[in-house]
Amino acid sequence: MSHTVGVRQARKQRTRQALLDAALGLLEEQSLSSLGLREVTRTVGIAPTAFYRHFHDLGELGVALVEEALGSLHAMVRTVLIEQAGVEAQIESAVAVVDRHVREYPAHVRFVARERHGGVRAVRQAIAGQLDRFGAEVAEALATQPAAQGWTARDLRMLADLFVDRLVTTAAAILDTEDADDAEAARARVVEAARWQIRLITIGQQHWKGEAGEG
Amino acid sequence: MSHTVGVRQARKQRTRQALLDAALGLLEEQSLSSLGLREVTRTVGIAPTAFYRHFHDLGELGVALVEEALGSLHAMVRTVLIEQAGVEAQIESAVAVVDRHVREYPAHVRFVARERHGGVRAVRQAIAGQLDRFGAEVAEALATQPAAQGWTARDLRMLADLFVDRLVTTAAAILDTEDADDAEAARARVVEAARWQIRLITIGQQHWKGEAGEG
DNA sequence: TGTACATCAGTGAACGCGCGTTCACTGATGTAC
DNA sequence: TGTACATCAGTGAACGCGCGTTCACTGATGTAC
Repeated sequence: MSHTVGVRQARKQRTRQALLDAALGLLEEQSLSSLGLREVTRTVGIAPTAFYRHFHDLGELGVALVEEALGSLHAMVRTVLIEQAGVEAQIESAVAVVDRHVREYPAHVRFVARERHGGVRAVRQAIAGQLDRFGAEVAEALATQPAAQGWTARDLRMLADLFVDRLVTTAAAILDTEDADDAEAARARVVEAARWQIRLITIGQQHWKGEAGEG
Repeated sequence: MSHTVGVRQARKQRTRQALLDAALGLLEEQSLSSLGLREVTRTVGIAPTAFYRHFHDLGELGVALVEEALGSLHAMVRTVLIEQAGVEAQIESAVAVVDRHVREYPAHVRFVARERHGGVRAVRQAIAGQLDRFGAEVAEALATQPAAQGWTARDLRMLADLFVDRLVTTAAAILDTEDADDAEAARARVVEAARWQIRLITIGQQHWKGEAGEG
């Protein structure tokens, strides 16, 4: 019997999501460790005490936001590295995916950039964990490609981390263009630089074996 | 007449520095936007109101900390790119300088990593400004090298930013190894990965013209 | 279908606390003569 | 060198305010029979 999940449970989910949304909005202008519980519940329109029905504290809410912000990364690896053929197409696709993602979810991206090294340990660890798994997935995907034949897992991982860091840095840099004079032009410049840089890394990859390879 | 700068002025300087030191210490465990003025003055051992003799607010103190943390970058460019001959030596030297810097000034590095995308606009802008000037200096230094002959200023800048971002990311990653199981081993792995990655970028640089050059 | 009881998301009053900022002050240092 | 006045870094009391957390509660939803 489908049971409609229960009216009560559905309402609880909606309130929980409202708390996450309100917090994410408030975090555009401040960092998690200065966010107030009452600030969040006031924005949602519920009593401060109702917060405790959903989270222990704001750190726990932050960890939930990390999942929401970075959970979609895994699908992206597949889109870029598996569905695209050819290095040029992959670079184009990877940068385009990041560009689009920042446009669609700017608050999530800002949250991750801000809290990656922020003041709440549990949130830092959740982000580090997600990015670590992401790096491992990229390395795994790289391993299936012709250009990586004969590479050690360790070298592939360092290469993957180099790509991942570049994409994360690019996402943060795109956000920073928001208050530039000509925001769209500044954004285009950042995106173009990212493409150039990733292409250069790829050229390094192609010539690695001849110059410094070691197995 | 030397005048000893005046007893009064010297004392004021000492209190100001004590405020900066206390804030930097407290910022190891939290971010600037949640730091309290009274917390800082309590640590120094002065009345809360004395704070206003030195800074308007904590944002202004933060900007002063940025200067303290990143002001030494400019000397580093010279050490690495000008005093060292040969690409291999430069990579070794650059990574070693970052490694040593993180060991000597961990709190400053953490502060910059945390507040680079943190909740205080003035501090974010101060950091962005310093890193921008740093990127420009690295590009300028690169321009004097044989390997960069014929490169456009724009390409050199993108290359320089790639190096700078890698070093900044490495510094932050080194800090994150502090609570690893075997901290020193984890740190060595991060440093080695950074060397490998910079080497790969350098190889990309050397082969750039043949593959994708455009002037 | 109807009834009686259990669950539990959200309420609202109350608490003690530390915050940033104001203000008039003190007393050592600095300066003019 | 000595005196009289100015400067100004640091003081301490006072303020109003919003915070996180506690607690007993309400009333709609869920469940057992």
